[in-house]
Amino acid sequence: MKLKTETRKEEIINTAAKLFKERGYSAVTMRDLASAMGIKAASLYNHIKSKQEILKEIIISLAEEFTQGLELIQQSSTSSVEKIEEVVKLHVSITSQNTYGMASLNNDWMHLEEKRDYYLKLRSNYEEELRRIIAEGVKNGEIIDENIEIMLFSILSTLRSLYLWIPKKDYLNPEKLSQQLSRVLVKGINKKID
Amino acid sequence: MKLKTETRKEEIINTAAKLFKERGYSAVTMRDLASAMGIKAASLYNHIKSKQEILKEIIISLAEEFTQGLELIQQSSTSSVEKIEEVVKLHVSITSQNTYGMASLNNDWMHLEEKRDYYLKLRSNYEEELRRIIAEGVKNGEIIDENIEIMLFSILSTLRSLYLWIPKKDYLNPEKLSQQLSRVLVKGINKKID
DNA sequence: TAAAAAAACTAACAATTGTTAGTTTGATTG
DNA sequence: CAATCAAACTAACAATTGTTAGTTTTTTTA
Repeated sequence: MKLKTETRKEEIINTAAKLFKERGYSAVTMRDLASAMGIKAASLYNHIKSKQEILKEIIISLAEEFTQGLELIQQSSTSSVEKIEEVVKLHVSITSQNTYGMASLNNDWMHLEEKRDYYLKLRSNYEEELRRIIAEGVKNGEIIDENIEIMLFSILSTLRSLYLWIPKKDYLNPEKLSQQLSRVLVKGINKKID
Repeated sequence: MKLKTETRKEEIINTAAKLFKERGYSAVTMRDLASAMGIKAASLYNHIKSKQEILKEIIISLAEEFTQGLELIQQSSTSSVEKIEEVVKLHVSITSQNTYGMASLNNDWMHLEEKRDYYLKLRSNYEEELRRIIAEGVKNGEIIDENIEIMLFSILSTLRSLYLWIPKKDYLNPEKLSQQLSRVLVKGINKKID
């Protein structure tokens, strides 16, 4: 029976994500959202149970996608640098498919109610895993013996901001973008003179 | 006569910036702000003329500080890599002094009304100047011949996220943080084997 | 200490918010 | 064609929003 490309609920969520990216969760009213879909606000409630539920759907599904993706990387990849390159790919891939949702993930998570703590848990676990990968790379000599927190911060900040840049540079496909970004993050930008 | 450490208006703006960082501009009500200052909402209007004015003060002053700072760097510094290191210092310095305001600069600028276009102008000028610095470094062989947009994006994303990390790592003073961050951004993280 | 200025207050407003109840329309199914 | 069900609608609600007017309290000045 169910063989649609997109349910009405998913349409609402996707439209909401777009508006949330532009204005943020709090500044988008149910009337704004309804109007963007060409219907009245009350009609939304035939498909979703609250504004909060929309935010939860957007954020939690993405957060779980990242968690899952990182688990796979942990299992399969060999060297630390390779793992980091896979993490870059993961971010580019997920972000390319849902730039709007990524804005909410980054900026609207504090408006989560019941699921806020769960989100924060996933997030800190993710950071911790990535920290471990970097630390291991330092220990086995693949990665320079620089402040780990700063390396983690630099990489993660860049990856978390991808949602802002990918829409502007869509002439680069995800493959190429991942490769180039990995090079810049890993090797830096300066020409070695030695 | 006027020799106070902080006027009442500045207190309001600083308290607002703190709340805006936690919840975002739209989710902070004038009653929240008043309550955080131990007064009633109406009393705020003896010092400021609107909620919008508070946001404007926070964002525009910071944006102009960055613009001014970059102009100075353009005039004095010599090599491209040195200029980039100065830009890192600039971000670390401004962000260290006002992490709350930096959150609004990054996340609440879209709620500016009259000053929105002015802000966007400053911002795109800033990006363009930084792009020019990188491009020059590539031309004169200081910087690798990699995609300029990606290098710009990577550096700027990291610098713009500083407001999220500095409060958590205040055991690092701005000097040391700038140095270490410059190294990571410029040289990357991997150990060169050649 | 009296006057002036600054900064708080109470009370209220018009507009907007998320959401519910009950009803009508349109498409799908038996 | 009749019945069912999904999805839209109108109307309304109680709460909350930024802001104003007018008044009282507190602090500074002369």
